[in-house]
Amino acid sequence: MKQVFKDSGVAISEKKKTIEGNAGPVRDRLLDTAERLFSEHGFEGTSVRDLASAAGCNIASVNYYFGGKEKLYEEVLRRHLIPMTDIRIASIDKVMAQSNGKPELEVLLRAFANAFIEPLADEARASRFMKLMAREMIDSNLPSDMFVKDVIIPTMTAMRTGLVKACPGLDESKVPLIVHSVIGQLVHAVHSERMLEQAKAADIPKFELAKVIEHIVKFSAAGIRAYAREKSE
Amino acid sequence: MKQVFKDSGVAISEKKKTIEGNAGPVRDRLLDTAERLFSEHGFEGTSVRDLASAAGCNIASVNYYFGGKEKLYEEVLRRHLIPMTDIRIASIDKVMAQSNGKPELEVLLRAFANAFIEPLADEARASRFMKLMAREMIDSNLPSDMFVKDVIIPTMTAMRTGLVKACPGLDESKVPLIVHSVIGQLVHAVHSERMLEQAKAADIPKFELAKVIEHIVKFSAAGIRAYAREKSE
DNA sequence: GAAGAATTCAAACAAATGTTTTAAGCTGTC
DNA sequence: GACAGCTTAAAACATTTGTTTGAATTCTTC
Repeated sequence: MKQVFKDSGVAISEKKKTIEGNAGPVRDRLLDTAERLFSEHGFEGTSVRDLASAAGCNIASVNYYFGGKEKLYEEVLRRHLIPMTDIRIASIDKVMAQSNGKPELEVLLRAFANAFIEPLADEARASRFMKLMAREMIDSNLPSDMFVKDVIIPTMTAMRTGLVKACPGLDESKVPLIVHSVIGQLVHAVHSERMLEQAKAADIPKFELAKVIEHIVKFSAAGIRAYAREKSE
Repeated sequence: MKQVFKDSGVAISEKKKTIEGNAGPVRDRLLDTAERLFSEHGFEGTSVRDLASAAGCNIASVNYYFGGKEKLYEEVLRRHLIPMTDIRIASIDKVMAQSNGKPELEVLLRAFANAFIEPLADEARASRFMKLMAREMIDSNLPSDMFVKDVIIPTMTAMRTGLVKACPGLDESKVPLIVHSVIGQLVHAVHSERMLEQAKAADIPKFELAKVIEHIVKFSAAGIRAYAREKSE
């Protein structure tokens, strides 16, 4: 028999007052705490007891609400992954619509770069969830290929079709490589910022995110045009 | 009193015949096994018992030879990290020397790209160690900042000085950003190859490493020249 | 306010963790 | 062959792990 676990039910009842500090119902507190601890110490590095005590609830709550540590982890990712991907794709679609399907290359790149990083912009939650994503890229604690299927592929395809329309003179076989280059720069930007901040590396300058994005736009646009020129000659 | 643990001693005694299969002395077998298991399941995901049974030795050996699981992990990384970094830097220096300190941009980039990926070229060991490095970037199990100090910074500085000489008309304040872009592409190339292979993603084409490198060289060279042009105007 | 459901709690579970201990085995030297 | 030193071995160590249990408590509903 399949057991069903409780959702927060906040939309239905809404009777629980949010007690400041440990706000909200236990289920939500657990989700927030899990997002923080999982991203800080990884899945295996976070114990159910850590979670419970940080969320200010009993150990059994994890199993009561989610049916286990693993299911909780899935829930944490599911809560953000899909919305995040949707934002990125929507942002591309918007640019496409505003430019009658033929946007200027820089505009498209800028929109994508912003959409890629923006969901991670609000400092606190940002680096936490990015850490989680980075972990997930390395060894998935997720069932099957949810991460690749629901995040990577949709994002890449949206960017791919966008690029083809922005640069009609582009060899389509090269587009996937180009998308990889852009995404690689973006991922690395977020990564290295995090990595270099924890080790206070005096030798390596710190960048403002806005300047990094403008650089990536300019750098990538030039790289792409190199291909477009070549084709049109 | 500080305890000293045994090294392999293979250079001194060389008396133990390598028993095929589990070849070499226990200490070396443990190092190899640890490299594999740590990269596959992470530090916390690998138990001392896993290590011992995979290496075909007793549980106590880990403590006997290395003084603990943590020390073994350090040793595994130390064994490859520094040599790897040296190869990369040497490769850049070589190009600089061969071109009297003013290499063609594409040549420099190609040398760097190859040196970056080549140590990871021999399939088996490659992805294993790259996985380890990726893990290390996310949460360091290493003491202090060994990774950033011994790997990241030296590599970046070498590339930085190389770039400045290859492109005299380059705004030096932009060089760090450019280096980030190149490294970001390279890291992502290795990453995504691994990630997408485990999830058999039919939608995303697989690339030959050689072609990826040539793409990154071309793409980046164009991006860099965009800056160089701007300055010289 | 009482019945019944939903939630919280402390305690206990078996299994797995890294490390230590103590004894046995091995190797080379005299 | 006996001694010494290094290496391996099995067992036990104390913790910690995720999960389950069953009773206590709180909340909801009538």
